Amino acid sequence: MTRRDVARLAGVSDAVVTYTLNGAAPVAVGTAARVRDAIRVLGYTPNASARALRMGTSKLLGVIVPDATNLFTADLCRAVDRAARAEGYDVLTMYSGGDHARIGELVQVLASRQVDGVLLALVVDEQDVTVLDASGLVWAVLNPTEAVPGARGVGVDLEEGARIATEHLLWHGYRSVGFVGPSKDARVVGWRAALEAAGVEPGPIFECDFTREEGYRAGIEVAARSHELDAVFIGSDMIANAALRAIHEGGLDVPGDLAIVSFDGSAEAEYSWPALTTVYQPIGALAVRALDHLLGRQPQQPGTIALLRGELVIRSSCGC
Amino acid sequence: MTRRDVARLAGVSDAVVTYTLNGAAPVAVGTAARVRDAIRVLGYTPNASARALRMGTSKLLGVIVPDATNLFTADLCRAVDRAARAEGYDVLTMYSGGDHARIGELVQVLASRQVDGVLLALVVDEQDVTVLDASGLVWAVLNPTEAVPGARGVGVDLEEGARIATEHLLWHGYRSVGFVGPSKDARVVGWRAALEAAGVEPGPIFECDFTREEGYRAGIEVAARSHELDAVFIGSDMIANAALRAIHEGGLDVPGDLAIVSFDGSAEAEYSWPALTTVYQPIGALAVRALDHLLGRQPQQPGTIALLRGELVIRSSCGC
DNA sequence: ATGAAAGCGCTAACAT
DNA sequence: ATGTTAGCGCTTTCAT
Repeated sequence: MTRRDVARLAGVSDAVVTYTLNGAAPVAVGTAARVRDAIRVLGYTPNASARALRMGTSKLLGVIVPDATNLFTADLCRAVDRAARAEGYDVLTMYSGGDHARIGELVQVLASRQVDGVLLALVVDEQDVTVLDASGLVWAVLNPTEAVPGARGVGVDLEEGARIATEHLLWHGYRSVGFVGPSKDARVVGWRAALEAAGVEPGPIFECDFTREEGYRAGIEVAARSHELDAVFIGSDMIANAALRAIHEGGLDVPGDLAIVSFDGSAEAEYSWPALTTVYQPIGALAVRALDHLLGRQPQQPGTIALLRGELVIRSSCGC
Repeated sequence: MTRRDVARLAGVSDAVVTYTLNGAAPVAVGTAARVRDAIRVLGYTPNASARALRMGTSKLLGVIVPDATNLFTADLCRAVDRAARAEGYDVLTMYSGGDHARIGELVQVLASRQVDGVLLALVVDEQDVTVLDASGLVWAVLNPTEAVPGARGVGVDLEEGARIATEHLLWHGYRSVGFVGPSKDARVVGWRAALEAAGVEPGPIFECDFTREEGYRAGIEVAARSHELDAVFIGSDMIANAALRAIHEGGLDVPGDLAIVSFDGSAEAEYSWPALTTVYQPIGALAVRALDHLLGRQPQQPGTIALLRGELVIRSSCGC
C-alpha cells in the first residue's frame, strides 16, 4: 500500500499526494479531497523509513538512561516522550545500566537509526562525550549527576537543591544533620555549605550508591547511630524509601526521632510512610529545555550545562 | 558516509560490503579484512532507514503501555527491551494514558514506522483489537488486566495469583480477609474462590483503581474498618504502598493489627515498611513469550491468551 | 496546479 | 569470489 496506489485511485500523480499530505505545494481543493478519500479508502499509511531515507531526518530521538528501577527515571522518560511527541518526534529509549561501554554501543545503534538527536540522561562520563562527539550526532546531556567537560545540556542544580533541603532541616532547629548518598555527589557540597553557613558542624556521611539495597544498608547504619543524629538529608527518594524501612525496623519514629528530607520529588516520595519532604526536580521543564538543545534553539554557551532549580516540596518527614 | 565510500576505500563494490557485513555471500578473508578496515577508518554506520525500506522490515517493535507512574510498568518495559534487543530489535515505547482513542493514534504512528510487531500492555479493549487488526500489523497483548475476545498474547493468571495470595493469608489463620482493588478485576474472583473453598465468608471489598491516590483513599477506609478485618489482599504493590501510608497514619501495625499480601512483585514491594509479601509476576518470561508471539514462533491457538503463573514471594507484611 | 523523473542507501538477483 | 543493477517509497526540482 504505497503513495502510488493512492495516486492512482485519486487519478493524480504521486507528487500530488505528497503535496496534499505535506502542504509542500498548492493543490486544488477538489483534488485534495479526492486524494484524502483515496487515503481513507485504502487505509494508506506513509512509510516513515522511505521518508527518513529521502529527507535525511528520521523524526526519531534517542534517550539513554541508566535503568528503570527508579520511578524518577521512569518519570523522566515519560516527560521526554511527552515533549518530543509534541514536536512530532518519536523516542527510542535505551538502557545502559550505567555502563559506559554499553553507552557506546547504544550510540552506535542510535546513529544507525539516524536519530535526529540523543539525550544522555543522568550518568555521564568523559568517555561518553568522546563517543557522542565522534558519532556526529546532535546530542545533549539530560540531568547529569555530575558536570563533565565538553558536555552541553540541561540539569538541575543539585548543590543548590541540597542546600535548600538542608536549610529547611536547620530551620526546624536540627543541629546534627547527616548525609546519605554518594560522597562524590554535588549534593554533599550543598549539604555541607548550608551547615557551615549556619555555623554547624556537618554530621556523618553515610556513603551509599543510588540503589535500594545500598539505601537500606545505609539506613541500618543511620538507625544504629540515631542517638547522635537529629536529621538526615538523603540524596534520592528511592534510597530514602529503602532507608526508611531500615529506620522503622530500628524502631525509630520519623520525624519524631529522626527527620528526613530527600531528593527527586517522584511519586515514591508522596505515598511513603511518612510522606517525604523532598526537593522536586522539574522534569517537564528539563525535558523541554533538553529538546530546545537538540533542535538547536537554545542560545547557550557550548560546553555548558544550564541548571534549573529544584523546589522544596514540604510533606511530613521533616517534621512540618 | 555510505556503503559506497567504504567500498571505494576497500577497493571493492558496494555489494561486497553488504556480503561482508551480513554474511549474505562468501567473501575472501583478505577482502573482508580490507572492508572491515575501511569501515573502521571511515567510522561508517549502516543506514537503518535504507535497510528497512529495502528489506521491508524495520527491526523495530512497538510497545504501548498505559503509563510509567508504576514501577511494575517500568520493569515490564525494561524486560521487553531486554528480550527484544537480544533478538536484534529496538523498541519504541509509547504511553496511552489508558485512553483507547490514544491507542488508536499510537498504532497509526507505529504502522507508519513499519514496526515488525506491536505489544499492547496491560490495558486492552475490544476497540483496540479492531484497530490493531485493521492496521495489518502483527500484534499481541502483553499481560492484559482483562481477557478481551480476539486478543492473542500472553499474560499472568491473575485469578490464580489472587488465590494463592489469599490462601496464604488463610494459612496464617486470618478469617476476615478483605480485598483492595477494582471489583471488576479477575483478582477478586481468585480472592473470593479461595475464601469460599475454605468455607470462610468473604470480607469487604474496598473498591479502588490502580492509582496511588485511590490506594491511599482505600487505605483510609481499611484503617477505619480494621476492627472487623484480620488481613487484606491488595491488587498491586503500588496501591498497597499507598494504602500502607494510610494504615500507618491510622496507627495500625502491619502485620500485627492487619496483615497484607499484594501483587506484582516489583521493587516497590521489597523496601516498603514492612516489606510486602506479594505475588511476583514473571515479567522476564512474559516478555520473552510475547516476542515469541510477534515473531511467529508460538504454537498457539489464535484468539487465546497464554497464562503464566505468578509466584508468592514471602516477606513480612503477611506475618511470616 | 500537476506531472515526470532522479535519487536517498541499501540488498539481492543475476552475471561474470 | 566479486561486480552490476534494479528498485524499496518517498520528496523535490524542473517542466508544463
